[in-house]
Amino acid sequence: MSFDLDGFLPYRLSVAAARVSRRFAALYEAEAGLTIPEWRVLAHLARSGSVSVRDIHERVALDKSVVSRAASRLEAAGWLRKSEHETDRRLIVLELTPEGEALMARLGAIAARFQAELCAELGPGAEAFAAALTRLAGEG
Amino acid sequence: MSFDLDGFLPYRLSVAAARVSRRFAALYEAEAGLTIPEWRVLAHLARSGSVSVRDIHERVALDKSVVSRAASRLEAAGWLRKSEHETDRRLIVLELTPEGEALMARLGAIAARFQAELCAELGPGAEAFAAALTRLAGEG
DNA sequence: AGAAATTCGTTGCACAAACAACGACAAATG
DNA sequence: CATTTGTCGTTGTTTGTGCAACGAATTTCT
Repeated sequence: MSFDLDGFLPYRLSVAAARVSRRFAALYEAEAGLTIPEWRVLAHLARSGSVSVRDIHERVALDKSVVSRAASRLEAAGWLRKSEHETDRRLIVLELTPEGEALMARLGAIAARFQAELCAELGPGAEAFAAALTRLAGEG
Repeated sequence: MSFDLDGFLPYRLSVAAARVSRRFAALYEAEAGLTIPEWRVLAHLARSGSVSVRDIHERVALDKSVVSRAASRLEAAGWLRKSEHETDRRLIVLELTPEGEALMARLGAIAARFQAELCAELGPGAEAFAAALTRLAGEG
């Protein structure tokens, strides 16, 4: 019997991730015209307060250049502010503007609703599923 | 409490999928210099025999243009053959050459080994995990 | 303190992907 | 049977991503 792509885990994972991301991306695209990297940067900022590009790059699995460009667009749109670090002038500190915080309040609610839907589709195994994801993503 | 990106399912799913895909892609890149779309096309062909571009496009979650270009590269590399459909001359029939089949035999073994590793990392919940993925990917 | 190595963010470039448009063909409609 | 409508695969174009290189700034090492 030859190889079965449909049963192959990396393939399924890719397809599932793409579908889910697309579905959710449509929501924040409609709400604020955001791209995926922009959404991730905002979301991380909402939680972490002021933070450098490097921080985001590491924590959020995006290339430095992607974070940099996303941050510039978000600044132009008025959702975040760049400023210099007090003691280390290489670093750039990113933080949400009040408009950005308001936006993230709305998007956070949308995200929570979306996740609830997702968990409903997943049924009772949702926590186990999430744990498995962490295991897969954990080892760099 | 503000939004927690790390606990957000679509995000985790994306990151996990990217990590796993990357890891596996390194294997078939080393073995045969394949890209992800090329690998998917070959893998689908290995299972389905002769099949049209459209078929692959639908079943394998790749854009038509991506399938088309991947097929051309694979043909140039000698791993598949294009031919006309008997009765409908719009369709193009793709099928593996003997070299392509030999390649897929090797890659199939590599994939099986990889999946075994993955399941080991996932632990006992692996089947439930796979089922959840199917549920997520299932609804177009 | 001075030199070398390292880190941070940005930018340039090569490459792959998404989307639309097209020509060739087939099916449906009148 | 002619015309319209739809499908299939390819190709062109725009956009986004990944990687390397760079200037500015800091840390390390002697």
